[in-house]
Amino acid sequence: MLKLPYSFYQNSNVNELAVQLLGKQLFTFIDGQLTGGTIVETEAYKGVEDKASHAYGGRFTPRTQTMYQSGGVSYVYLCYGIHHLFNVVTAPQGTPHAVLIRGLEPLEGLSIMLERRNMSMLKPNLTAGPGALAKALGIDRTLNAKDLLGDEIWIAENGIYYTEDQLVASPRVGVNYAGDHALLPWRYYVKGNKYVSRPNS
DNA sequence: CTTACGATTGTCT
DNA sequence: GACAATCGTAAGC
Repeated sequence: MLKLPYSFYQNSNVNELAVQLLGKQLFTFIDGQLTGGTIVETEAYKGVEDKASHAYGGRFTPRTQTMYQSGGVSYVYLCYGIHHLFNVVTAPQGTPHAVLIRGLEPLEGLSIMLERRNMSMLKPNLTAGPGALAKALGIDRTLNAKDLLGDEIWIAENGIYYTEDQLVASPRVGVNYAGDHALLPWRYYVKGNKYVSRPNS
């Protein structure tokens, strides 16, 4: 297992990087428990020029300052007062680009993840959706701004590469407030994978 | 200090 | 398909 190097995260083309993260493996080691899986769904958030980004227009606050760090750290925040969402900070320091991880195919620590989600048997919604996968991996705000080459949370390469015809680009989810930017096809996922989140239906 | 709201999910009908 | 849960964050006074 090989952790992705810092150079991987320095790419300032956040859309390209969101695609490259598909097929990589995200792991956490929390409370002595190893859990993780393969990333199958991402969304790109393009810093100051993206109306859907927390850093739109250069907004710099105690929360968003993490996004301005040099690529290769985590950005975790609370949504709706309930759900923790996990992002990968990318691009060189000062450029607040980030990639939201929205779907994960479980690999390690299945029983731990089931327990954290209060589920008794494996169903796709164990880790389909950003809030769901964060809970399954035990991610909360104490993991904000962590080094992604550390020993609490990291992303590894495992030789999985998807070809373009296996991938789909579509509009992002839950960002209607972003006006015209809500239509940008910056959500990427693996075609046909069961662990890609479905719009509420 | 006060207030409005969200990069969502689970439960109920 | 509809809606409640629930609180940190950011902006306004």
